[in-house]
Amino acid sequence: MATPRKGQRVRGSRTGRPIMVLLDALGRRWALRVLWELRGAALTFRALQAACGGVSPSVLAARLRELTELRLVELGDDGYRLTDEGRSLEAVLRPLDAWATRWAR
Amino acid sequence: MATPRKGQRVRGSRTGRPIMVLLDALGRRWALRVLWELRGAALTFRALQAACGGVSPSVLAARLRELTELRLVELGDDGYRLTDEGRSLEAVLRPLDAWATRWAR
DNA sequence: TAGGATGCTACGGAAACAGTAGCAAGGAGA
DNA sequence: TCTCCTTGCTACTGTTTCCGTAGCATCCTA
Repeated sequence: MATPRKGQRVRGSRTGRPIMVLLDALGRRWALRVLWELRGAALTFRALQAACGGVSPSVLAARLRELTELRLVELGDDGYRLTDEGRSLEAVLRPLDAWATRWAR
Repeated sequence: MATPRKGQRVRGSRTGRPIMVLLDALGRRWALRVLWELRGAALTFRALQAACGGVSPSVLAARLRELTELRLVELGDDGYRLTDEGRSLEAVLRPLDAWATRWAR
């Protein structure tokens, strides 16, 4: 499947509104989880795979390709890490953890 | 596929940590979008389907079943709407819109 | 009682995902 | 140089999920 792009049509929206592009990208399997696992230090492909409970490398590679194209993730010397934009998104998503904990009660 | 449940193992996690359950649930197709479209008034099944760009009814029904079981969504007299818990989650997700707008520049 | 809207299921084909195997490149050590 | 290990990642097969259309059962209204 094609990578969702800013300003382009995505599933369920012909407008290309940024929020729709984002919801499409984050709604793919392992996308949220990858961002979540990269919230700390950089992780190699294999470390990231392990952190995600052994997700298959084909899917992980696909997600990383998409997230990289969206400039949320990049591959550095010590593995994959969030870009500055990725970090700012992660900051928005961070309250999910606390929310989920309250929710579980 | 089985509905993710609090305190139960989900894809990629044997711990059942709430955040993992949440990431699994939100990472399914149309899940985030449904929550997003229900941020305002209640919507009937068909209205929700239209709001989501014509998503197929089988998938929509599946997502609604899951979100209902997670007590994030409920079916009232005037259609589907967020529960109180669903609203509190939506409040956490709301900054995504502003983030996406900045991101698009 | 005929129409319309409702929620939702059935079904067949297409796409995404899972799981395993393994390749090519690079670095370290002998 | 020759192993040996780790790296990122692709190939392949089988399963699951999703899409798209059709249509059913129920309720409400005219």
